[in-house]
Amino acid sequence: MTPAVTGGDLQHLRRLNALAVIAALREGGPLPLTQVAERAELARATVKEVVRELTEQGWVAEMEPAGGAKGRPARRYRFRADRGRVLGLDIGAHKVLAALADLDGNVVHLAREEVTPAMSRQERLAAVDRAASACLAASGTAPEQVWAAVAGSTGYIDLDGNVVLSRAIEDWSGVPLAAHLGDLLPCPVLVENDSRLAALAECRRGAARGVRNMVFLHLGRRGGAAIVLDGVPLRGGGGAAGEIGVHPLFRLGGASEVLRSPGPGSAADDGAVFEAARRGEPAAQAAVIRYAKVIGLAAAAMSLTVDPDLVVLGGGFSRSADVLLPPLRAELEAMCLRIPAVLASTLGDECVAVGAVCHAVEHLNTVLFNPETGPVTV
Amino acid sequence: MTPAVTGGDLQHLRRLNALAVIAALREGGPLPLTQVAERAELARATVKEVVRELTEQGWVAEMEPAGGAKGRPARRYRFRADRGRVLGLDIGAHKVLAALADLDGNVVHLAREEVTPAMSRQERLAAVDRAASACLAASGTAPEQVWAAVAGSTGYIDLDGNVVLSRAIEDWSGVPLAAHLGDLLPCPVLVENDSRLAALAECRRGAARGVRNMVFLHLGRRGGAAIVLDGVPLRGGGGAAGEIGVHPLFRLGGASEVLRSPGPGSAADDGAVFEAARRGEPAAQAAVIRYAKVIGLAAAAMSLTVDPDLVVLGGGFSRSADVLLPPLRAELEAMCLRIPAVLASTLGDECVAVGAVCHAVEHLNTVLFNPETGPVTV
DNA sequence: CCCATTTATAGTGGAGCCCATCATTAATCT
DNA sequence: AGATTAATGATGGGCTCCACTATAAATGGG
Repeated sequence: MTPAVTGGDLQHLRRLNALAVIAALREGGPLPLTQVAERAELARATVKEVVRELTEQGWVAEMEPAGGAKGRPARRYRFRADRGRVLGLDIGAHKVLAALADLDGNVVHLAREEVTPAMSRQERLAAVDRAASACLAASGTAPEQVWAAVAGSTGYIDLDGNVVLSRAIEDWSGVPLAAHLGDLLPCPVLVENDSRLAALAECRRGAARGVRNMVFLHLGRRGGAAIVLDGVPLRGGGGAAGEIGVHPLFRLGGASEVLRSPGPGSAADDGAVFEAARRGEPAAQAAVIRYAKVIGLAAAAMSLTVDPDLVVLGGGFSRSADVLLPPLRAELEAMCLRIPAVLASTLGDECVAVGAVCHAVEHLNTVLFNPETGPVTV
Repeated sequence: MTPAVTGGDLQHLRRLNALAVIAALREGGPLPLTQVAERAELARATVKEVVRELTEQGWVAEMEPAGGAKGRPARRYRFRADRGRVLGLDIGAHKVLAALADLDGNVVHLAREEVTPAMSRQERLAAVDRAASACLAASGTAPEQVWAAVAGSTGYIDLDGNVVLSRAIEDWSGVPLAAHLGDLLPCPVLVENDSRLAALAECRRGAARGVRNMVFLHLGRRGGAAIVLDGVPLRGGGGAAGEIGVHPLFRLGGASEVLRSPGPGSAADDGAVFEAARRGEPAAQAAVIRYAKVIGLAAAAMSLTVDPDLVVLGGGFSRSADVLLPPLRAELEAMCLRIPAVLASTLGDECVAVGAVCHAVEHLNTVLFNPETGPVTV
């Protein structure tokens, strides 16, 4: 109703101010006391005391003073993002990727394991364990240092972190993924749909940086979609948001078939079709346009539903954005009321793992740096 | 990034506590001091002082003590929702409705004007002015007492409150509605799509009470849709969210045609078709099922996109929910991954006006009762 | 090499706010 | 009428933030 209201103590106020200082340091990088005070809208004396406490607690550290200024050199302070770690996992059909990052989401180590779609769930879970362990071991990180973990995987994943239904991976539906990872790591574990994490990554560090409302399309042999609204990935009431691919009129999953189905010049694999279209072969171009029409219908349905500012193309086919974007733009222009921009992903295949790291960091932000629940300034 | 962080003064803390007290009183109704303190999680002495100030400022008033208790009778305090007014407007094709309410959204007066779809924009705007004026006059309200106004109308309305495109009303596209109303009333004026306001009304006071994520379908001669996520109506980047009706595969607007098009037993008007289906006439039943299939495709597309907990049917056809709901439920069950509940609207044709009132109240809540911008406890 | 200038740091006193506690007041019930 | 119950009113103490002033540590020109 009214926005966030529970009465507060003086200690509560102090906590709020400590969080304001932390936020100022995280956003502004290393800062001298005076500038922290400006950013946090607090008096110097207050900030000084708060910084002293935060230094004691280990959240803030002093840096070497930067020379070159005029007057007395200012002490500079920084947020200690290295105090804890987060783990991001991408559990796919063909690979498992583990990314270890600091509290600001800077990746410090990556580990990769190859898998196959047909693997048993035990084998895949073992690969996950190997990737996670390797990531920790190689960077000399103890499991206790990991404060949050997020895993992304294909399919519909419920709010408790169980894979309800996965078409892309054979023996995967029904896996209690969060529970499995919870046994592996002594920290909160969240599981999310991989497209949603990829979308988040695009919003934070990719093509959609600074965009508040976007739709993400994962295009490849398998299709997927996700939505970000007001900068927050949309889960929906049960975690199934973005699963428009199962709609009988759209079937993102099977859409790529139109690329190779008919016509005399149909190629063996999809990349070749895009390549041929790029060279100007009419049959291939027609196939790409057919494909764009199919995808466009689904993209338009989602765009008309949530009215995004931007549609981002990810997945394997985004490498062929040069031939795919123009016809897709044309479709959206023909169908949308307010036409979103359309761009290709700028992140590589670490996209989902990076999104997982971002999600973990943001989850920690809401838990750790929260006046109610947070441990800051006990 | 980190949630809501700007450092605070002691006065800031006092403001926060004043807002906590107001929130406690608004949620809990008239309350004795002790209970206010409990709800606001503050000490009695603090609450006492805050209440004294708020009473001075006119936000809170003392009530007659309620007899019947055991010990010394407690003074009871209440939030003065009568201190200001909000105006909700429903500007439709066939009627204009004005609803005046207090700060808690309790409607104190309604005024109605009949209009026609073919009217010129000047005539319609004149009817709006008459309805608003009548509402104020009949309740003895000066325009300065109205603190916020929200108008709902059909079509795509941009973020500045201009009607960009309206199909249901002839001479309506391009009307700068917010600007017109801004001249009429000396307060903030917001304009929203009518389906969105109806959806909000259902969430607050109708079939979707307590539901966080829902999709609203306006079914009638014209179709419309809206989405509420986490209790907040979804606008999208440009205010066009929910306009799935213009998608070439769905065309909610023309969907009602399948009710009367073919078959020997097709009736003259839609209500008769539902009536006939209710009686068991096969042709009419077939027509209703055809209609449910058309609507179901659009509802499924939206549901798969945002994964709501509930789909609410509103609009004229919701009166025939008894025959329409079962086939629609069947469609959604066949297509959705996580199947939402489907219910009919429980609000009458004041739905949009009530939604407008709700929206105005909630807008005021974020402006007035806001530690940053609010005038409370200067 | 010294001194003015610039900029940041340290310390003090004041004011505002919240809270715990205790004595007091005003009803009902026996 | 007295016991019981429950809310009120007032006092003093402890935190927290802030404005202000004096001090410290660099740079750069004469």
